Parts: sequence; C-alpha cells; structure tokens
Amino acid sequence: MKKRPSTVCPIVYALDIWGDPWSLVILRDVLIHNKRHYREFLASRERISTNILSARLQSLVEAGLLIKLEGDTNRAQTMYRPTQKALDLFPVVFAIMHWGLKYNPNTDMTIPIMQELTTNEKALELRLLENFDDVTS
Amino acid sequence: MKKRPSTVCPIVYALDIWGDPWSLVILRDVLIHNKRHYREFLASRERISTNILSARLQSLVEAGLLIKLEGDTNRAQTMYRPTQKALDLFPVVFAIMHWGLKYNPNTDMTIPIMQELTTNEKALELRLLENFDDVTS
DNA sequence: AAGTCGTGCTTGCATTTTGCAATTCCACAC
DNA sequence: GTGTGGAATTGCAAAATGCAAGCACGACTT
Repeated sequence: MKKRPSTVCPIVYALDIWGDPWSLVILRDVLIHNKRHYREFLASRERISTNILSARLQSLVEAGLLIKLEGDTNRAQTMYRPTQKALDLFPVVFAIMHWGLKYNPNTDMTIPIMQELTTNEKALELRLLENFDDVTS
Repeated sequence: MKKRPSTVCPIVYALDIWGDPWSLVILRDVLIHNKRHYREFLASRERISTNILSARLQSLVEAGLLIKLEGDTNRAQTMYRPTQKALDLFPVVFAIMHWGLKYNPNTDMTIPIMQELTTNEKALELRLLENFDDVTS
C-alpha cells in the first residue's frame, strides 16, 4: 500500500488507512463477526495469506483502529480488539453492505446479519456494539 | 487489482469493484465534484497517473458504475458519467466522509461540501443528485 | 493541406506490493 | 527436553503501481 502525504480530504484519509483490498475484510470480521484471533482471520472465506494478514493487523494497530492484547489465559494467544475509531466505522460498513446487498446477486442471505440489516439496522448495530463493552467501558 | 472469485459477501463484492486506493477517489470526483473529463480527474490533488486513471475508468465502466460518452460539441472530449449504481454510493461516500471528518485533523473545512455535510446531509445529497438529472431521467 | 494544439490513452521500465509455501520464533504442556 | 499450536517472517515468482515519454486523432489555424 502506497502512502500519500497527509491529506486534506476525509475520503483520502480514510482510504489511506483501510482503502486496500484486505483491511476492510479484517474489520468486517472484527466488527460483524466478532473475531479476535489471528487464526480466526485466517479462516475467513477470502483466504488471506499470513504475511498480508500480519502486515494489515500491524498497520491497523498503528492507525489506531485495533489494539493488540495478550490473551487472557494463554499469553501467546494474541487478541485484537477494535478501538472507538474502528467502532465508528459501523455506519460505513453498513452502508457498504446495503450497496453490496443491492447489486451482488450472489449475496448469501442466510448469513444471519443480512436479514436484520434490511429490517432493523439500528437494533443490529446496538446489539453488535455489546460485543465491545470491554473496549468502550 | 486482484480479482477474487464471485463472492457471497456484499462487502467483498463492493471491495472487488472499488476497493483499491484509486477508484473511490475517481468516484468522489464524479459524485461530489461533478467532474466528468479525463483531464479533470488528472488535475486532482492526489496526482493519479495517466495509466492508472485509464485502467480505473475502464474497470469502473466494466463494473457498470460509469458510462463513457462522446463529448457533445467536441467528439474527442470523452465524458464519464455515473450510473444509478454509482449514485447509490452516496450513502457510502457520506459515511466515509463523516468518519474521515471526525478523525482527520487536516481536513480542509473550507471545501464547500464539508460544512453542509455535518449540518444538512440530506439536502446536500439531493442537491448533488440534481447534477445527474441527465443520467437518471 | 499542413501545422499544431488539446484530449484521451498506451508503452516501457524501475519500484513496490501481492500471493503462496516454507520456515522460524516462542509460550506453554507434558 | 520434546512436542504442540499460534503468530509472524522469509524467499521468490507474479502482479500492480509510479513515472516519463510518446502515440492517435479530432478540431482549429492559416
């Protein structure tokens, strides 16, 4: 990922942080699917490779979207959790999902979230946010 | 840009279309700044290079987000205009702008749109949509 | 009709990033 | 110590990017 000099445009600012093809996939897994471990991210359908995953996790930590924690029981089991800055991406992620939902004929509507997204987005957001009480408190 | 096989996830679907670091910059210029000519896109602060611009315009046309038209007076003056599929990205673009606005300390608030985005987003969207009456009618 | 200007786009090439498999590092368990 | 599994690095081929130069072509000038 190229780095542009500090920008005056909010969109370019956002793109410079998560505007590559992988960061948003990771953020989706964190925000929507409540994943937190390296192995969980690796297991996603999109088959991210280990070096890219590692690099993206690092850059998201640097950008202040994720924090890296030692596992509770096992100290080797690193845990990645979102910051408020990442949680504020919910509206973005939802907007993208709405758009994808409208135009991707292959969308899997059996994914639990999908139904609720169209019928009750606000409740969905609030429910998902509960996953991060540990972070926001 | 890599191509992933057809996906079941609306987010990945969206990323495969405009999830590279440049496509959204072009779409921003089309949707927000009402640009339509090659030279206008080249003139953006972000200094996209000619080959990338050309490739991205093509892929956005292929993806059905833009249409390519001959200029009205000058046949050599190609014109790129958004389709409905691109206009439906307004909520996404706005959501990203809100986020960038919150976290990018360098945001240039003198850009006309910025003030209105925070105070009256819906009116802003409607006003911008008027730029595309030719396309939607 | 010949020059030249503006506009959109392609080419060539060095640099960077990706994809993928193999390997290493390290905490913990036994 | 040996083994196990999670996290990350390395090596290398393939692809994408950045950049400068040049090409095609319609329109305008004379």
